[in-house]
Amino acid sequence: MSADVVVYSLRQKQRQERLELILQAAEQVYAEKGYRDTSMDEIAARVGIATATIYAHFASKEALMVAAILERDFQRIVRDVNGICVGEGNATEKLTHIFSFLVRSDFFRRRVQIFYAMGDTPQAQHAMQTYKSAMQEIAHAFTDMLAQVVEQGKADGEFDPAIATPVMLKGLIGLIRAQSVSDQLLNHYEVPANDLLHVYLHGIARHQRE
Amino acid sequence: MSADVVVYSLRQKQRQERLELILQAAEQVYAEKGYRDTSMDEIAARVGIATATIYAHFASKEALMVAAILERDFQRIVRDVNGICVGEGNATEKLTHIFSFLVRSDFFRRRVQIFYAMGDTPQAQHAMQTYKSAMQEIAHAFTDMLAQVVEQGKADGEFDPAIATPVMLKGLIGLIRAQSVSDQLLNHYEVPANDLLHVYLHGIARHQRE
Amino acid sequence: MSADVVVYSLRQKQRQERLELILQAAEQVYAEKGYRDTSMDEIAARVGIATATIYAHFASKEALMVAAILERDFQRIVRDVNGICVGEGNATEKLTHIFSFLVRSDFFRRRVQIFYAMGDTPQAQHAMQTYKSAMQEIAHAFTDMLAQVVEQGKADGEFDPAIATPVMLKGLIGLIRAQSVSDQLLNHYEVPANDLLHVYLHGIARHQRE
Amino acid sequence: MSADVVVYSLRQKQRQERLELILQAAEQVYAEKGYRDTSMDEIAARVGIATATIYAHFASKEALMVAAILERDFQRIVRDVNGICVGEGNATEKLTHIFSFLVRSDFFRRRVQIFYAMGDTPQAQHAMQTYKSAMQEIAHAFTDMLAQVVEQGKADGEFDPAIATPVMLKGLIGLIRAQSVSDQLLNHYEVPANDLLHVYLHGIARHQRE
DNA sequence: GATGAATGAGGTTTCATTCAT
DNA sequence: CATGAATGAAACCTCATTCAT
Repeated sequence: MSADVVVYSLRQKQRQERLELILQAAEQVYAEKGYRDTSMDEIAARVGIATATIYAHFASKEALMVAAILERDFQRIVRDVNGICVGEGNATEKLTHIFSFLVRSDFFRRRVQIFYAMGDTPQAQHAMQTYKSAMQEIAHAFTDMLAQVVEQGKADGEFDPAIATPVMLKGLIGLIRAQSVSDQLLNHYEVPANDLLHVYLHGIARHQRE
Repeated sequence: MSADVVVYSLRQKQRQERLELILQAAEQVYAEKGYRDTSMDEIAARVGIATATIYAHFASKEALMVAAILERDFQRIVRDVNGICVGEGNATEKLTHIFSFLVRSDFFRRRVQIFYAMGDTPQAQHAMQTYKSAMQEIAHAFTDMLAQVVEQGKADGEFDPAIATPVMLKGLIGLIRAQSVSDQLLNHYEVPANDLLHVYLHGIARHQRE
Repeated sequence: MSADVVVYSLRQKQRQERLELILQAAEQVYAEKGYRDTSMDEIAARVGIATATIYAHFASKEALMVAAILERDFQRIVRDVNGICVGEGNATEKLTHIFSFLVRSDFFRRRVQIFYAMGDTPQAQHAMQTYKSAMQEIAHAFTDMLAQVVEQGKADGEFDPAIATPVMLKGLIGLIRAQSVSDQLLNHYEVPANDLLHVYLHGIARHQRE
Repeated sequence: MSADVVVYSLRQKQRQERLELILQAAEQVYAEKGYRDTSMDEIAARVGIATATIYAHFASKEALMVAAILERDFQRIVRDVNGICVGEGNATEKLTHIFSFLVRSDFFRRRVQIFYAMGDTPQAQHAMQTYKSAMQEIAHAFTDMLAQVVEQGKADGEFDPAIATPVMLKGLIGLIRAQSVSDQLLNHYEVPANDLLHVYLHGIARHQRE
């Protein structure tokens, strides 16, 4: 019956809203206190629900954190990076935009942080596995987007076609990360993001004659 | 009196030995179980001492882990990298050696891992601060070693003198890290270390005529 | 719905009962072993619940002890003293009753004991603060009850109106305490409670002509 | 040999000095942190000796605290009160002096505090027992001093001879304590020491004609 | 489906005390 | 005799998770 459908939709909607609240609270607490000091109780308290209720939505703390931090981050970033990719400009310009956007977004720092913060508990492993499966598609989309820019650059004669695309991507991501997550001791000195990017761009540029 | 000296030495020696045992055990357990599941009790049990004894040597779990993982790693790496730096070869060859050595050594992955695993607890922050103070000297030594190679390369005309040395170092370390610590999802595809290095070397190479 | 009410009441009731059990066990263990050797584990064991469960009811050991010893004692005493106050007899007779009742009840000894046993830890201070806020009302009631008796005595010409009521109360309580909590060394000799009381009563009695 | 004697005396002297340092440190730490948070390690650290060394002087923490707080306090107080007793003035004046001196000295508050802070551990009991034996003599001296003043007062017609001396002493001490150690909740209002004393003095005063 | 309540498992840390040197 | 080092015992507390209602 249509009545049933409406009720169902309503419930669905409420469920979605509550879920969203939980995710937001989790993200918030995590941002404030870090992974270890983020407790399910506090998240529940902020939402104003019982802790047990969270378990109706997420199988474990790890699963929640993965959903709240990794997945949401990822979706936002993919959307934004895609915006840059489909925009105007040559490959170099696009990579430049992407580079500075990702550095600013703190995307990679958060990923690294949560990966290691979760440690090696079986549950964390399981949450990761689930996450990876769920995100694989979007990860591919992300990688492909970048790959297309790179290949566009190769086709346009901007980048050296002799360098494999994965190598270029890894280099790009590596430098973004270098700029995002510092090694308190070895990487502490500040370096202009542009300078670092230039090294990269020059490294992948088409060789004049060689 | 010589008797005193002997006694003193004996104690010193025993203390050192026990300390070494603790460090080894800590490293071992950490390697097996990760930070969170490394418990003081287990470390003590492996050494065959009382848990409280560890606290006679280290103020906290954090302090122990920092000493066991970060400091020792650091000292080893500095020693070995220094060996490469003072050895034969031009700058490019040295960087190549260093690159592959550091990737293999897993040095940076362990650093990142422990930094984030320790989280943001006040105690961890304190342990970090202490660590940083203690390691600052050796960190400078490390950075200087690399800087000299880079500058040697500039002087010999291998590298572009227009690129600031810190930029080169950050790029180098960034790529080593990219190769060492993978983002389960975005960096998962394997790339030959050499290819990545070549992008870097080309990026910092002296420009023929430009 | 009435079903809800029943469920709610049931839970409420069970919660109250369990809470009561915890309080009783805490009081018991405390009476047997003193503050320091009263452990949360033992209390839980006596109730037959998990230690963590206690923490669902009380924020800390201090809070539990305050609730178990100070609050309950206080409520009982106020109830009983009130019974005396509203009963028959002139002020002198009432104070006599109250005096001997409070000495017998051990009320003040327990208070002193727990105040000092808890020491000066920040947590203890906090528990105290909380306790004081919660008990302020009942403390006022208690003081007021005594004050009324004293003032009745003044009005009836039994006590010297020139002596301020707080002074009389402090003297009364001081002597009750003197009789309740002995200084192992200086107060060890036994003295009939009545004799002590007489000194007090005479001290506050209306001066014939002076 | 006299040389031996000298050496012995020297050692004795050093031992005494060290002991004194330990006592002072114990008193200090106790004053700052209270009983529970006074650790043997901290006392030793302040003196600049090894913790184990304290055990050459005191059998246990309790024994040390008793010696450092109770005994020393007691000796000082007896000396000073004796000074008042052998001085000039009639019994009332002397008691007035003693009253205000003891209130100011905090003597009784400290006693109560440490008695209860030590709790009921067997070691504490043992320390107490030892303490009591050692202090019995001086305690008698103290009591006797006060008793003499009281009896002087009776003889001089100031105090009522019908009231037994122990009763008077207990009343006196009780009121001093009432003024010294407050019950955070019931005794919190301030009362002039003199007023309280007057109640007492009036209470024990010789009855004109009654 | 949400909740209140309970829990088990552990975890770090503290400290008085002892013993060989 | 003083000491450095070690220790055992315990204590409090946290937290993710489960289950009856």
